[in-house]
Amino acid sequence: MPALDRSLIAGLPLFEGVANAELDWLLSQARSARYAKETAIFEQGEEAETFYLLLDGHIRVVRLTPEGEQVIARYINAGELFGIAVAMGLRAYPASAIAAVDCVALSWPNGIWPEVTARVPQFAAGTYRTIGARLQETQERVMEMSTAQVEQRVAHTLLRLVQQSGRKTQDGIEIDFPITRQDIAEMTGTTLHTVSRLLSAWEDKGMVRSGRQKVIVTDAHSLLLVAEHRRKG
Amino acid sequence: MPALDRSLIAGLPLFEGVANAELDWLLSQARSARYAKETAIFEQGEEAETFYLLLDGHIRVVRLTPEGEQVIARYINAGELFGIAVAMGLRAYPASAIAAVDCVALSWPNGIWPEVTARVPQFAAGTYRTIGARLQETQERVMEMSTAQVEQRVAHTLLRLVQQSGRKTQDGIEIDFPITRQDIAEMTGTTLHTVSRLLSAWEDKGMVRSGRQKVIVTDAHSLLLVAEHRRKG
DNA sequence: CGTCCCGTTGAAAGTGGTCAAGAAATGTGG
DNA sequence: CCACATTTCTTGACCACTTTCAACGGGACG
Repeated sequence: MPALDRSLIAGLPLFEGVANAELDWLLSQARSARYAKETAIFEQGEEAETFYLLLDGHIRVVRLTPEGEQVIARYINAGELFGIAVAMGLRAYPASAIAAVDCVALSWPNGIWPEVTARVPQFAAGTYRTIGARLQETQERVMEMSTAQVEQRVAHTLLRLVQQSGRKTQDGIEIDFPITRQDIAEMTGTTLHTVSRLLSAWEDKGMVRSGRQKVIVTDAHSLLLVAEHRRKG
Repeated sequence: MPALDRSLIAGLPLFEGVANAELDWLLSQARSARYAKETAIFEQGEEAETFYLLLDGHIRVVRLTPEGEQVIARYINAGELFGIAVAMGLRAYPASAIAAVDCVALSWPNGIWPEVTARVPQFAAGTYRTIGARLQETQERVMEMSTAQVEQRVAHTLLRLVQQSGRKTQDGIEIDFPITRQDIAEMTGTTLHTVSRLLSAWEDKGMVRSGRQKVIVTDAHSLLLVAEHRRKG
């Protein structure tokens, strides 16, 4: 395997302020791998031995309830860390990571984490910032589920998805990976039926265009009104 | 102000493996203060300048939505950290901390955090574990709100409260701080009316005893059946 | 070209919220 | 110490929002 090139990760916010020598050291310890669409990179409950950085693709982080129902915790985009159980002091992965499309990721053995924190403290700090940011996001989700109706939650979720993982098209902004009504339901705590009805209604009003595993937001402004306000749509 | 005694914090899981010299150093940098019941220790949005360790009492961590609705993020018990924005790379507190009863807490200026991580890495690691644990708890709450009915959520929440902050009484286990129906509603994403109805129903069945700002779980086993199963209560 | 997966839509049912009113407990000031 | 104000809690009635149930349509893929 040829050495990994520094350009893969330099430039990422996570590595801001990290000297080339440390970047090279990190890369020398990393393994690069490809994961086919819809395959699991790791599974919930599995002993955590590795942490990952997504270089390309999109990953769905999924948790299973004791009753067997799925909830999508988040989507991971290129440039983001995932599987960082080691930084949270966890022995096992608390969720499964599924490639939403073909993906490429770097991985490091958890065993080098102490050395990483010592040698590349900026990277460690970035990791902790990532965890902090995810805690904030998750708290916001709790607040939203506590106080907002389904319609607002779905609207908000779509807006976040296009903002974080959107791709400009001629019609509007498209979510950059295949996503089903069921997926959106598992992100918002509702059913695929309700999501389908909402998307149909919004499509009639020209706010979205959607199809099989595809959503394009064509009028983000109106959608934001639905997300924030009560009724307007 | 007399020096703080090591016995205040030795023994806490957070300080496991920390040598006496470092404990003393931490204490030498700490300030101790008392907070009267129902006063704010810090407010959401305020610039974070300090992190805290609760020595005695109970703290309610509250977030306000843009629309002005309150959600209780968690309760902090004696021995736990709070206000640790600095460890998450946040400039402002993401929530308010309100003393649920008279409280005593240590506090440190955020400025010494880099030195803390260097001098007392076990403590830093414990802090990151705390953040990781809170992320896990919050994720579980999202899952519960996505998949469970109000009745199960309230039952589960009560069980967690008595487990984490319970005090044995002759009748059962009592939540160790004043808590209203409204508080429980803000923890579970429902209304005080629904909580009141549930508590009344459970009281009729002998599973709880409750009164003004007071809840005692008298039959945790039955309550667990309600929390897990569908219908049984 | 058949099967599977994904999406759509109607109708019925039900959970939990909203509205309304009042009761009980606690605190306060005279 | 008592009257009054405030906060907390209770309960009934109604109904809106979502889910559940059911059935079908259509595109993708082997």
